[in-house]
Amino acid sequence: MIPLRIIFMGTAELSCASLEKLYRSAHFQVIAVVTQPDKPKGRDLKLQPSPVKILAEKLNLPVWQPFKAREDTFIAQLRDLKPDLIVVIAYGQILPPAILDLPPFGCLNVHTSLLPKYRGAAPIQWAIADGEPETGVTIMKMDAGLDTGPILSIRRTSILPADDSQSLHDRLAQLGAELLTETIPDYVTGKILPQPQPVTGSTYAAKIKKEDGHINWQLPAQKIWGRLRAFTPWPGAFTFLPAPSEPGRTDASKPQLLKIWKVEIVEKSGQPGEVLMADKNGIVVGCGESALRILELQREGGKRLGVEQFLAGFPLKAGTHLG
RNA sequence: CGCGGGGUGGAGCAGCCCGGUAGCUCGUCAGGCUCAUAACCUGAAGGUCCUAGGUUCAAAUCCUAGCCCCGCAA
Repeated sequence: MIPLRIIFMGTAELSCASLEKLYRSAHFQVIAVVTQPDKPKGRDLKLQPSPVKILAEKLNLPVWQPFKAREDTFIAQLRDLKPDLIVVIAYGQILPPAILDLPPFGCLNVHTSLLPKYRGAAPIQWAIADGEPETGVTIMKMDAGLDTGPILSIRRTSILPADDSQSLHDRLAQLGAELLTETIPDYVTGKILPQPQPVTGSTYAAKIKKEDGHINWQLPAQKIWGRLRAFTPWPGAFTFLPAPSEPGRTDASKPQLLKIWKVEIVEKSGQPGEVLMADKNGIVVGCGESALRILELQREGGKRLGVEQFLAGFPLKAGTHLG
């Protein structure tokens, strides 16, 4: 069969596995890659190409970076390429109907949840935060709504206790790439027909805000544990140390940010936010129900440390209240 | 010049504001105690205090420049 002419649209790390897989398959010909313009990033606000752009250049694929995908000139350029299909993964812009209807086979999207659950921007994180036993990837044909298009295929994976957003993200990126390359041929030959999403059971996974990472110690340890894994590595779960009120220190010291990287649930109880124990085995903090033992944490301006090392340089005592 | 924190024996930090003996917790090594130990006690080794200038009788500390690291800006 003639290789399918595909335009790939994506920006994030998540997109890369699929792009590479499509590129390597003889069934497909990636004729162009569309990604977001380089954005200022990092400490010095340097312009940084998206992960997809870096990969595309390595593979010698033509890269386009329109400011707005909905501009007519850009859409005209797409049309000139005569794509059979457009694949969209974590591109970062809403596509107008003019693009969705442009290729004969439409636009396919890889979404990292079991649709119709967790439509939206942060499905991986919220699935973990909510304590879901499993999640997965869905390949769907895009329509005008946000993640509302008819479904082509779904693949599931369990959410393990050891998972955080990073590890699950990596796994889903891989799963998505496999499922995508398996699904496309069946779709274009008509073996798979798009099935409308169930009308019930849809939920929306909103973007994560920085503030979502602020730990609420009133919650049960189980809940905090879930959110913590969901918000690792971004934005990171954090709490605050009370402002040091040492005599002799006159500067208006403010509460210090404390990032929490790794915890385990422990069957203890105490006042929410209170440090119950602090030794080399961990820092145990009371929660709304049960307690959490902090194993890895990071002080403002410091680096990520195991408890033992952390306590060597910063004597956190039992009785301290975190907030 | 986007904002902020930092560079001090092997690890993590204090000391800097107000210049004058290199400090803390841990690790390492030796010895002791103990049936025994990751516990406890005693002792020891280990440092260009990021670099280069400057001020000073004297600089980890004050000044200037540079290098490197980290947190935030989705």
